[in-house]
Amino acid sequence: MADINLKDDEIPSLRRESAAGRVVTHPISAEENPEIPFIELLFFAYRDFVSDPDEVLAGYGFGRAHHRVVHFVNRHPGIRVADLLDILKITKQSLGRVLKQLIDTGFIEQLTGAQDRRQRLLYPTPAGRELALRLLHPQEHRIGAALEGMSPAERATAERFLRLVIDRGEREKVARLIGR
Amino acid sequence: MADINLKDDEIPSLRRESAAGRVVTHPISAEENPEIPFIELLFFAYRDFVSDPDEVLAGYGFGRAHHRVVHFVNRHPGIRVADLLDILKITKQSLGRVLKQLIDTGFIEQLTGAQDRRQRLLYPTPAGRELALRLLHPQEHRIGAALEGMSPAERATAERFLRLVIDRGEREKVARLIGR
DNA sequence: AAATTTATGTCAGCCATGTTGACATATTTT
DNA sequence: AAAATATGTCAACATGGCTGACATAAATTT
Repeated sequence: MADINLKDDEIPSLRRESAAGRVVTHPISAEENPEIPFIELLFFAYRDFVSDPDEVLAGYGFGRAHHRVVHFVNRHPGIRVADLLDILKITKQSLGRVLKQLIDTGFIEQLTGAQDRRQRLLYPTPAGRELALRLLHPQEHRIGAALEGMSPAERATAERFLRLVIDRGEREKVARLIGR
Repeated sequence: MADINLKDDEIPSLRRESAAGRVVTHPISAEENPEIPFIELLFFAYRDFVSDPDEVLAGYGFGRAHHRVVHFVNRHPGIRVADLLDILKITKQSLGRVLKQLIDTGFIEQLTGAQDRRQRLLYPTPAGRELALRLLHPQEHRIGAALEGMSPAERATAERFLRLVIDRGEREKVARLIGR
């Protein structure tokens, strides 16, 4: 990819464009906005991070929405639908669609709650567990490689940064979900 | 939210479900997979991080795809369409749709390249710059608050972690884009 | 000069996944 | 008995990905 930043003599003349209005030629700069590198790195890191499981998913005919559901059901077997909704921050209908597919294809099962029989507790089947692990592996590898050269203190710092990016009101809930 | 982790006596009896096959009741554990906390924190951090500009976008009738385009055009005025595609990793058609809307509504303009007249260089209009800044502010605030209690060395560590999550083959390109 | 490559745009259609609103059922709580 | 809760479902719609095919203008190569 060629350098995006234009030299002065490369800036196209505005007069050449009959219909051109005024345009802004100076960039929003990362020097003046020290948060920008973090904002953009978060974008690029997530872009690549979530693309890892795509091949595996395609093999099953599933998408990223299925991945998220399979992951959290495997991390918390017996999770309630309501809790899954609260984690994913999507609507019941959106979840219902992918959940139904995962149940119909035998990756997740619903068991009626023993205490509260209104609840449909979600469990992975052995196939669901296997799928979850296959989706997890490439991401573990990516994160593991990133952590490789970092000391325990540095890892803790990276973890702390990510926690602080999460909504304040969600942090405790996330901490409980993650288990620390 | 109630604790998701069930006690043993809360696990519903499988015998109660006539059609129930075997299910897996033990979780994929973060103790055995030290990368999992990072994987999940990245999910939650990004989930909240990208929701910041939603209100602003709704006021303009735009979505998150418009945000990404407006952001990078403002960060790199005069960027070529091909470079934008390479950043966003989407297809020409997907970009074309939102780009056309942003041009039609006067937030972005295209100027013919002076050297290579095949190119359509993208510039923000003053309105486009204003929109970019309005979208940027809440994210700057979120990241700024996260960085607040971190030393320069810790900030560098968080930044390094994010860089290492990015595809190896993309890191240099991203470094150039970010300007360091 | 002609042929090829490149940068971009566009049409048509499809798919995944998000949304709202309304309503139904079973179960628990009051 | 009534109200609240957990879940499911139907219908419709919006956003934003995708593929494949084709068109145009301009630059590059032969």
